[in-house]
Amino acid sequence: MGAVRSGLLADQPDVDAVLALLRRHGGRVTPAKRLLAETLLASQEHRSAEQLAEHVQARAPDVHLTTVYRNLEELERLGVVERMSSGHGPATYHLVSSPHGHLVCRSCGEITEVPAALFEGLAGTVLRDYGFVVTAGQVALAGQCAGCCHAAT
Amino acid sequence: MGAVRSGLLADQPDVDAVLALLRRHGGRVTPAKRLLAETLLASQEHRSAEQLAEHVQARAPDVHLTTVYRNLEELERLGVVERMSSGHGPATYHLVSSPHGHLVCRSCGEITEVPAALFEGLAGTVLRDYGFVVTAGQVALAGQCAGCCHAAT
DNA sequence: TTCGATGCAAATAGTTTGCATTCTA
DNA sequence: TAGAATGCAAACTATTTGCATCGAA
Repeated sequence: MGAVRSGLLADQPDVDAVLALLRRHGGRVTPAKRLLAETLLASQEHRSAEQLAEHVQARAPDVHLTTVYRNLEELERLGVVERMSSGHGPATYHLVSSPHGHLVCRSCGEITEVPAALFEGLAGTVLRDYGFVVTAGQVALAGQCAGCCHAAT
Repeated sequence: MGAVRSGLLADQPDVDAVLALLRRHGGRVTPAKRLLAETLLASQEHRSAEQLAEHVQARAPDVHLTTVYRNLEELERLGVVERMSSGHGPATYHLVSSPHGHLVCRSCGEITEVPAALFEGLAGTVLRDYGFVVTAGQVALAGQCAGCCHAAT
């Protein structure tokens, strides 16, 4: 343990915690940011910037996609969200809560989260042999999920 | 062992092997494809489509970037090359030779290859617990490399 | 009342597609 | 000589940037 670096927030962060963190770093709290934080918390899934924008716009139609990008970038800098670029299509963003890695199915695109504990050992080896510090949530194993494996048979 | 799926070519493929594979799958062998294969073999590194195109164009100036993209896509379908999208900037392509994973440094962008043996255990666990087949060469661990870790101190 | 945040438009990067032409098998 | 591969132009998607305005502290 300890070879995986984790996020800055508690395992179950709330909107206020995110906004407080924002303020603490010199940022200002705006409706757009509050709604984005709420959206991220509400759907603990991997969403593209556009999906998040749509969700936010359901409540505040004048929040622009650009603003969502800018705020996601800020939240990423603060370690609150993580960005995953799945190769094709838009990148996805998700809250950093409990440390986990990702199984990305190359057939159906589904992203499955797996607990960080699974790759603690690997991270330790990599740290020892390469001096490389693995960031939790940034572990991506691509391949084929159970469903697609069966379908291919 | 066996939990990691590997490529279709021998560990040290040559241009002819790649072109033969191409032909075997109904493709035609053209100068552009031959040069691309040579370029991929010559530099066993992670190169963007544009870098590869430049290299090819040094010998055949009229090979268009579009063609390189199309041929890379074909080679990817055949399992000869793998595409890695590093998040920001262009995706990189590289030959599938010996199975390996990637350490991607989020600070300097450097990509280090690590032998697949390192994550055989993890792949086995993931297969057993999630029915997920990990593809060799598609394992990406993001974090910070030794150099950047020291620099940050 | 200051400086960060926003909306909007436009630029940009990377990649893909349509189509007429060229060349491999 | 049929159909795949190419060159070129243009479209397209995801994301970023410039700038005037607005609003939180």
